[in-house]
Amino acid sequence: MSDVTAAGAARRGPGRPRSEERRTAILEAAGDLMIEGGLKAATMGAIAERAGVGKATIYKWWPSRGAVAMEGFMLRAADSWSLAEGVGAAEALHILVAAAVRLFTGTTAGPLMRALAADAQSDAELARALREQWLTPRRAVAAEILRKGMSCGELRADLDVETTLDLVFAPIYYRLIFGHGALDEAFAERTVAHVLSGIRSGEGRTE
Amino acid sequence: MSDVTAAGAARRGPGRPRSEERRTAILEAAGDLMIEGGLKAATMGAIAERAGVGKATIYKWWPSRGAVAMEGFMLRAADSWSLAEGVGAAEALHILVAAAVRLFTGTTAGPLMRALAADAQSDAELARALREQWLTPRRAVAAEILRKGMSCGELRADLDVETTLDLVFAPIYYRLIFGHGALDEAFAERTVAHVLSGIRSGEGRTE
Amino acid sequence: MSDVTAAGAARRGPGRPRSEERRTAILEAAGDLMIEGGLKAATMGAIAERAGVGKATIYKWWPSRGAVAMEGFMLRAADSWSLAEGVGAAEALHILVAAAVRLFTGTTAGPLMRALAADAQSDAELARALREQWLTPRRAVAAEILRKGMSCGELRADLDVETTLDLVFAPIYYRLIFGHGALDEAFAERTVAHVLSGIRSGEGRTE
Amino acid sequence: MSDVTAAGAARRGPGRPRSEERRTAILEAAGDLMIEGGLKAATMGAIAERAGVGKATIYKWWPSRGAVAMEGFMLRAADSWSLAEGVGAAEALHILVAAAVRLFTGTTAGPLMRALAADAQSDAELARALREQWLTPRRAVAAEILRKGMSCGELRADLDVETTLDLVFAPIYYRLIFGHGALDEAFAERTVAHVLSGIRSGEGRTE
DNA sequence: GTGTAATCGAGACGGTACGTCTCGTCTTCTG
DNA sequence: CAGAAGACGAGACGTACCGTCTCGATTACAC
Repeated sequence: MSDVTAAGAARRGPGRPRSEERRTAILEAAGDLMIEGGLKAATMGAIAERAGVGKATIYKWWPSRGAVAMEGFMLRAADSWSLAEGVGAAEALHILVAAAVRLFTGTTAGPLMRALAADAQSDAELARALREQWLTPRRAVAAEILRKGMSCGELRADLDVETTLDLVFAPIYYRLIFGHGALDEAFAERTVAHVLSGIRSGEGRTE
Repeated sequence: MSDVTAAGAARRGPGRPRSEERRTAILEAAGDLMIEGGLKAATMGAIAERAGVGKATIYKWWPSRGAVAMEGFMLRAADSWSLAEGVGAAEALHILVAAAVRLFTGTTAGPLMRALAADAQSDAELARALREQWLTPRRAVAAEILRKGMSCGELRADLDVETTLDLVFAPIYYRLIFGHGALDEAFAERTVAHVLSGIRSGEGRTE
Repeated sequence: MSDVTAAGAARRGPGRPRSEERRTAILEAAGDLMIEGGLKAATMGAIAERAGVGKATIYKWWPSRGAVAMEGFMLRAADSWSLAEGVGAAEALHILVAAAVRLFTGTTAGPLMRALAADAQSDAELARALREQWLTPRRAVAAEILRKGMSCGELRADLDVETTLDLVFAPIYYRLIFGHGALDEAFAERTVAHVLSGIRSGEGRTE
Repeated sequence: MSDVTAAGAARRGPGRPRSEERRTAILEAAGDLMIEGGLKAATMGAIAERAGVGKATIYKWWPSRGAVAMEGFMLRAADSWSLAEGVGAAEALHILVAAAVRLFTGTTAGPLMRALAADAQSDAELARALREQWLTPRRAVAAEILRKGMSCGELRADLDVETTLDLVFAPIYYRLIFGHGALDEAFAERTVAHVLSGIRSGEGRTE
């Protein structure tokens, strides 16, 4: 069953080639519908109709609604990746979290990610794709920041990187999914600040 | 539509009263089905059949599958509430997180919470209930710990409580939902330790 | 798979009983659609919509469109059965053929039978039902007439009953299906007359 | 929409000419599929694949599946036409019916005719082609026999030719379509015998 | 030869209908 | 008289064919 997202491998040979136009129309239709009417409005039939496309065309290239959302999400999120250069770890983490916040609130990526997280609860293949294609690469970027900060002395040398990555990213998804608090620049700033300095008072940091 | 969960208010008047036996049978059937076959196995029809109950009986007391899951979850989670007395804030937070981890991995509450989070993405009423009946009370308990720690000097006085609550709870749900890492005692310990002490090296904690 | 038509066996027990009202609404909708728009207009979806019924309700009681047409046809044809009493074989055969002609041209049974014959070409189960529930009983009635005629001397004693039944009925279906000639009273009269007397001139009927 | 069958008009001019090889490959594939899997197995896609041909090539030369079946049928039936010379009407009719029986049971023409009859119920154009290209010419041959027999005194002079043609041909299609009895030489013989002599006993043939 | 013009295999595509599934409501009969 | 059994309308699901439409490759005739 391989990939959830249709690998864009350039096929060459006889036959009418896949229309790139259709592909983006479908991904955009899916995103639009999720914003307008929530997850349950984005049925396969509705996406097809909105995109001016037959249902079978969608099923030919994606195995499920989740896979469409996954690729639609990647399309929008593709550019929010670069590792800030020439700044300290603290600043780099802040830039990273702020970028994620902007991605989820300023674009259609927010509803898409909510759909992905929901569908992934009952679609193991999607869950795997979500981890491998989105979470892991993002965490790798942040891990790079952490390791740089540790080696140059800005961050504690005894840091558990995995735990720290959770601390940095978890609050974003926690608020996105449960919606109990705002996702904004101030949130990004406060979260990174607290992660950096901890919440314990005093000087002794022996544990 | 009032509450998502059927308020257990004891109805009084003529006629046969609601059977408590049936109520728990339904909640257990829902939980069992979610564990066995994932979220999508727990259809209303399947729950009814498993519980030996008519579908209409379920709809009479709960408005949706999410509401059943919500009440089933509350049933299992009801006892994991008490605020540890006579210990410091650090220890109390650790106890709290460890209890949550045990709840989600050692009981059927884990799959139930995953179902709740998924359904809440397309059910605003359920999302509200989830926040008001579960998240907020738990955060209140933790906030109480934080405030005590602040007033007795164990925690920094300039703490932003809401941000800190996110740091404490978010990693649990992040791992529960995305499944990229283990949910165990070691995870609980490391997470709380990092939240307490921060990740920045050195003494200066002015910000 | 047993019967094509839903045996109307009276079920007894708990649960809402099947609605007889719906059953006839479906059968009538199917008949109406076939008249108005030909066979291909009577899709399952169209029948359901016209009858104000869910598609699943139709599939619950009939296995295929052909089965619906079969039962719809039987409903309309149910009364055209009685064996004329007190008349000779010649007259009885004429009455029988004329009644069939009227059934196929004067009611909705004509388009239904055309649909049945068409569907039966690719539905062995329907073909069986069509033979057993319609053709065979009708042929039995005619066979009875023939045998009476033979025993009372009105018909030749060396008659091959099966062959004769074909000669009597075949022209009706031949014209119904291929539409190359009118189906009317004159047709019925001429056909029976020719079958009775043959086409050979002269007296000698040795073969 | 002109003809159902692609008129084989020889095009002249530049460009690659139509491949006769492909034409027969398609017609044979259609016939084979109908025999192997019944009517519904002979989808346009399946015919194309079996014939090693693109679907568009079929649609370029035939307007519908029925048209392909029509031409495939004509291909197989083309040779069963000749009017037997030098024999009486009785013998000629018997030869004719026996030839039709052999055509429908000994070759692939049987399933093809069943497909044609079925499709013609919802395709007026095909129904017309079926009558004009197959039924009418065959009936003309038989009518010729009848008229010869009438003029030479072998057959009754007051014969209604159309009615008689129905009596001769109808039983063949009746059995082909409903499948309630064998189509064999004995059937042909008995049918013609009964048509010739009628079923009424005695000498008086007043009507 | 070389160009021109058609046919051809392959297959993507917009549709329509299929037959199945679940939802949430409703009806009837039984304990 | 509460409730299980289950019929029901509604509508999404994923599949199968339909008939149309590109593509690039392959012919054959005309020059």
